[in-house]
Amino acid sequence: MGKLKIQFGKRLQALRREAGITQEQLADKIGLTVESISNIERGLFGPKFENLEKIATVLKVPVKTLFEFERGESGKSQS
Amino acid sequence: MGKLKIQFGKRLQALRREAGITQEQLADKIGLTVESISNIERGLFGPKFENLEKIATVLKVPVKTLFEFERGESGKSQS
DNA sequence: GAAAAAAACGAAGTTTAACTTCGTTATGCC
DNA sequence: GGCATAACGAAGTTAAACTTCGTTTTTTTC
Repeated sequence: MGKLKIQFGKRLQALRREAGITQEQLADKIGLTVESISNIERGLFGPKFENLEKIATVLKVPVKTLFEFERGESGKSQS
Repeated sequence: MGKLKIQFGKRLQALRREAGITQEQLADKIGLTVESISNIERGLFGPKFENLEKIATVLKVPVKTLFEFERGESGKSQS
């Protein structure tokens, strides 16, 4: 099984929206195409290591924040 | 600059040793060669996304644990 | 302190996942 | 409606991950 890409994609999208930027703006800042960002957010593939670092830098979060999600993706609906 | 691979490598080595297994044992369990593990631990390259997931599984830690290190990697040189 | 095991280290070649390009369709907002 | 944003597909390219083979160094252990 490979759920990590999916979870990572969702987390990236959430953090990107919190940062208030579009896929295109993120893509430009890290030197990727919009389609690649879209593919990553949709869980089609994960970023390579170098880009993982760039993403964190642009979003101004530590890399580990990009991997902060629950095992099983439950426990999400607390208000 | 690209310090992430170095930091990740050190963290991986620490966690592997905590788990009490050799590079070879880790390599076998995730389906890589010993040299690849060595290269990753030395920061020559990072694992691809799929293997990142496998590493975490074998070490029995959440992925984010592999990225838990201080920004700047200081505060390390106490004897 | 020798032998064995574990890991560092190099270089050159292979594989394949990440990434691109081009194009179409679907949503959401003004 | 019209514009921006993003989902979505497929086919091709690129480059980073990974391998292979071989040598050296460090660490462990007896």
